Order: sequence, then C-alpha cells, then structure tokens
Amino acid sequence: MNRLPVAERREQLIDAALTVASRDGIDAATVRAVAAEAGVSLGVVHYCFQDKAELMRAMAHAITTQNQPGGLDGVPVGTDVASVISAAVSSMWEAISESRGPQLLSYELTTSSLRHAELKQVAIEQYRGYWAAAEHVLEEAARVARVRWLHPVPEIARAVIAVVDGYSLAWLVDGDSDVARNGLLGFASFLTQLTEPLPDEPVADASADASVTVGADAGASGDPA
Amino acid sequence: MNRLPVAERREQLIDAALTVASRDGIDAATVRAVAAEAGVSLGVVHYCFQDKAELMRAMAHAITTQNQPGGLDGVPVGTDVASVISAAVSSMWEAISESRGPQLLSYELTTSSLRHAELKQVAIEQYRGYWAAAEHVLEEAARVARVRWLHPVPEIARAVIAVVDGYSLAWLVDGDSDVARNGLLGFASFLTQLTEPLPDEPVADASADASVTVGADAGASGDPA
DNA sequence: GTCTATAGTTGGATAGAC
DNA sequence: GTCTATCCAACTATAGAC
Repeated sequence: MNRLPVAERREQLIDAALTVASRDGIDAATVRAVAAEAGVSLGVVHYCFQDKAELMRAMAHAITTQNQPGGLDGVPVGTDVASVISAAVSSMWEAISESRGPQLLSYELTTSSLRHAELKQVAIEQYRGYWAAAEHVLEEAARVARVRWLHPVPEIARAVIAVVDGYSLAWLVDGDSDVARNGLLGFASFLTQLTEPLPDEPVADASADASVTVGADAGASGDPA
Repeated sequence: MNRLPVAERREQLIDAALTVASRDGIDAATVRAVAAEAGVSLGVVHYCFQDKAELMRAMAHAITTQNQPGGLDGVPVGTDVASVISAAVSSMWEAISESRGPQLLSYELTTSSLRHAELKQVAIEQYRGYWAAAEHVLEEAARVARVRWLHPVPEIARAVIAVVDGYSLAWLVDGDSDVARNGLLGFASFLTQLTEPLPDEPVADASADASVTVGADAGASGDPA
C-alpha cells in the first residue's frame, strides 16, 4: 500500500512486534503475526530485516531503551532520604505494575536470549541498561537528599535490580500488587539505612559530588542488601 | 523395544524431558526431542501422555518438587543466628549455581506458564512451593538459632525468594557467581537484623515455637526487606 | 506396548509479478 | 517498495501394522 522509507517501516514493524509480543507472548511474535499487526504483507518484513532474529534484536533494543525510569525531577533538593528513596522505588514500581505485558516480555526476552546464540547480546544489554539506570537514580537520590552511600553504588544498584526483579516476577505470578508494593517499600526503608548525611553543603556545582564522595571507601567487598 | 509399565515409562519420559529442556531450552523440548532422548519412538510419548501440555505439566511438577532445599540438619542447636542464616543462604545458592540449566528452565517454565492457558497452574504451584520451602527453612533457622522473627515469616519468605530470584537471574545473565554470592550474603546479614533472641529456653517440644511466637505481632503491614 | 507412516498445521524464507 | 505464491522444514497428533 503506502510506500515508506525503510527506516520508518522498520520502526513501524518494531512497534507491531512489541504490541504482539507484549500481548500474546514472545512465541506468538512470528514474522507473520508481526506483518499482520502492522498491516503489511509477509515479504515486507523480510525486506526490512535480514531475518527474524534481527527483528527480535531490534524489538529487544526498543523495549530496553524505552523502559528507562523517570528521573527525580519533581523532588526538591533537601527532601529527607527516606522520602526520596521511597518515591524512587514507588515510581519504579508504578511503571512496572502498569505494564504487565511488556514486563513479562522482558523476562521472556532475557531467558530466550540465554538459550539462543543469535540473541546472545540481548540479555546482557538489558541488564547493563537496568544497572546503569539504577545507579543513575541512586546517585540522583543521594544528591537530592544530600547524603552519601555507605557502599559502592554499583553493588547497591545490582541489589535494587535484583529485588525489583524478584518482586516483579512474583507479582506476575500471583497478581498481588499490595504485597509487592509493601515488600519493595520495606526494601526502600532498608536502603535508607545505607546512607549517611553529607557533612556540609558548600555552594558549588553538584554534578559529581555523590559519586566522588562514595568512591572514597569503594573497593570493599560487599553486603549492600 | 523394552516393554515397561506405563508409570515407569512416564517417569523415564519426564526425566528425558528435563534433560532436553535443561540443556537446550524449553522450546527445544519438543515431543520428538523427548522421544529421541528417551530412546523411544514418537508414538510412545503420545501413548503415555494425552498431549504435549500434559508432558510439560508433569515435567514442571517434577522440577518443582525435586528442587526442595536441603534442611539445616547438620547445624547444631545453639549456633548463632548469623552463621545459621548465612549457611542457609549459602546452601540455597550452591544448589542454584551448580545447576544453571535447570535454573534457567525454571524461569522459562514460569514465563511460559503465564502465557499459555494450558500451563496456567504451573507458575503458581512453583512459587507456592518456593515460598513454603523458604518459610520452612526460616522457621527451622529460628529454632536452631533460638531466635524469633520480628516480622511475619511469610513476608520474609517472599522477600527471600524475591532476592534469590533476582540475583539468580542476574547471575544467569552475567555469569558472575562472586557478585551474586556476596550480594546474597549481604542479604543474609540483613536478615539477621530481623531476629531477636528468644527470652528463655524451657525444655519442651520445639516444633511450633517460632511460628506461634511470631504470630503475636503479625498482621502488621510489611517491610521485611 | 511399541513401532512406522502419514495427515494436518504452522512458520521462516525466497521468487517474481506489479 | 510491496504484494502474492510457493517452497521447505519442523512440529503435533493419529492410524494401523507388529
């Protein structure tokens, strides 16, 4: 029908793939089903993507990059630690619990990647993204609450992702949002214990304060959570 | 070839299914592949199982029941809390890290169950099993270490499973056992904070002490981890 | 109970008309 | 760039000989 440049067509097909896979599962995202969802014919997909694996990789990349957590922009500097961390964890959880399909798809992509050589990079890219995002939020939280982390931020970030992953998976299975929320909020209050107020706040740029300060006692082994 | 009673043949086929699925992934566990692995022909499988879904359900049930964690039998009563909990978490982790394939298969089964109506019960049965096992270990740990839990054990159990799940998944992705072990040991030391020494130890049966004692302040919302 | 043979589907990938 | 038609492989499931 419509004649579009390849780049746009690819985006459209990736969107269609996300729709199908989120709704019906990764196995249902066949080339045929994606073509049907996008309203194009089978050949078009193979024109835009070398093969199915390339489409899957593109889809994985899309879901990973668009799942970045919202920042803490609304929170004013000087808010107390507990509130900041709770807010961060809460907003993370809202994003997850509002999108069951995509969340389940993320796990399907991870396990699928770990089994199929042609998707080998997908899982590690997913988690590098998660860990980096968590680190960023943790550092921003420390900056806003004017505290420093008592453990290396990368380790705490991994703990955050692990706990969120674990509770998310359980929520996918039993559907109990309250239990998951409460568990995560409990974890948030534990995170608060891992902070220490900054000694003072001279007027200066605040971009790298937290990480630099934390770097001081890094290298220790690890018991973040 | 050999003529076996149906029950034995079923067990043999379930084992074969577990072997194939653990090694090559759940998608590779086709009826054909299972038959080949078991050294029987295609028809035999359909004679023993109504259809593929029944075979998958049987396989899921098998992996769930045989994944029960070892007890704390080796630990003498009176050991300090930190050691008991660390030992429990460690042994849980050893069991996982020694069996990458089955562990990955467990996640594949969970997500698969959440997508396919004919496997609907699998995921919830898995997690009911995990949670119950964790509760059991927690109660046994409290008994052995002569402490009581400051939070409802079911909530702590869910936290344990969530954290173990999260770190396991990350380990499957990046293969770093040390990071996972350290993270879990850190969590173990956090768990220690959630206990309180028992006031006294009158000589009596110790079967239900922990749960009864904990039940006293149950009903509170929840911040186990 | 076990085998072979085959029916019936589905899905990836390509060829060639438009 | 897009479509239809077609090929080929793999799978579930069943029928029927042994």
